[in-house]
Amino acid sequence: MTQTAGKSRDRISRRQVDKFAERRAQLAASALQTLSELGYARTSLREIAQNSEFSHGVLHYYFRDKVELITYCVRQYKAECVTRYDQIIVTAGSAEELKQGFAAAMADTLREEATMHRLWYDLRNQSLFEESFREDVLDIDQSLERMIWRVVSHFAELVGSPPVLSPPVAYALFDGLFQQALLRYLTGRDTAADDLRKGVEHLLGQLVVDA
Amino acid sequence: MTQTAGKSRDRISRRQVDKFAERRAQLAASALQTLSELGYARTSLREIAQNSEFSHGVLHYYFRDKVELITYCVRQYKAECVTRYDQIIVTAGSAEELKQGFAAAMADTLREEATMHRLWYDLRNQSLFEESFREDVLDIDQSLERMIWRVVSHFAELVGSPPVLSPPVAYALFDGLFQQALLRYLTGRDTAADDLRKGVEHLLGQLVVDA
DNA sequence: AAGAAGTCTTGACGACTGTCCAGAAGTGCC
DNA sequence: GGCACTTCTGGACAGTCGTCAAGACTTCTT
Repeated sequence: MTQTAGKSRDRISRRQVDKFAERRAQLAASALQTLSELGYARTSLREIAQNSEFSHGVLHYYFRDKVELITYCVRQYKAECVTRYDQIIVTAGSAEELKQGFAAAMADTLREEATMHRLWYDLRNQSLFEESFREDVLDIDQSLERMIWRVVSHFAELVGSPPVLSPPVAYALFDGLFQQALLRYLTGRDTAADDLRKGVEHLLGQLVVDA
Repeated sequence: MTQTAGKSRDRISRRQVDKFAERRAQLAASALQTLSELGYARTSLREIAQNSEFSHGVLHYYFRDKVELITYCVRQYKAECVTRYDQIIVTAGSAEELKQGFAAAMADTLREEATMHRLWYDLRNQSLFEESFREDVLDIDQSLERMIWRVVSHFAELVGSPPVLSPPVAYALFDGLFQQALLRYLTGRDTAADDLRKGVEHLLGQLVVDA
């Protein structure tokens, strides 16, 4: 009796928690959509609510304040972002295949997720001014660094020579390449994605000795 | 008579124009100061005025609106920014000297102008959302790209081998390196500047064949 | 059926924003 | 000194912002 009651309560409670979490995720998705369109500086809670199917008051039912909402958004962004390239690493059989696959994946990301990535750079920069998101941003940045390093080190393995630089430097180089490509892509240069692909291929080849 | 009157008017007019321009520059300096401290998103005209010795109303006497003020700031930032490394290029006698001088200069810039550069990245990112500053931002970016290329190509000359990549890619790599170092520097890692120096030295060495 | 709990809307609040303007203060000329 | 012009101040404006709370609506429990 107590068990079933307990189970019942737990099930309900969990269901409610799940629904609560689901709605949080749903609202965060609307927020990410709005942020990626307007940028951090011009995004208001009312604008976010208008991009969802709810009114602006509901945001404070699911999030304590704006900082918690955006922090939640940043974390949600990370979840889908970091694992993107891991598929390529495991499926690549040769160094050449990995190189071309990775370069093509970055170019595709540029083409399909440009606005999300300009948001990422926007938020990363915000963290240099406000301390609120800093921890989460640094966490994502490290994840990206590790992801890049998995590519580089696996490529080095396939080639049979060690990488010639450290994980932070490798990440910085690819990130610089991507960011510059993003700038060009969003300002209308239609060769940006393909230039990025070539640049990434070239760079990866240079990162191991005798490649 | 007409001449002297004309001259007089011109002199006065020019003096007034100069004073007008001087005050614009002065206010822009206050604005840059404020922007570099708070970031674009949180900087208001009243805050800028409070960081100057004037009241907030005067900003609209010297600038049509906020966009014109910030555009002017961006251009003023550029003026002192772009020529920074050219001195090193001309004075460097050997490849090794250029490499070390350039790397040390970048590390010094990181240490001494960190907040200004986080503003630069902030504004560059803003230009991906708003079209207002885009033209000026792209102009600065190209200037920086040319500056980097002067270093790289001169280094290649001193070494005696051609560079192995294009100006945009070279700029993207050094920019990525600097931005990552900035992130680390502003989040308290005290090895950031020296790591940047080493990274730049290493990268520059790799950019020419047989270096 | 009725109440309890969860969910959502609506309107209000104080604070802050960019912009504008009337007038004070300063400056140089006759 | 008085006058024209530039420069600057401080307040007012309409709008937007984040936040909050009162109440309506929905969903579940008993």
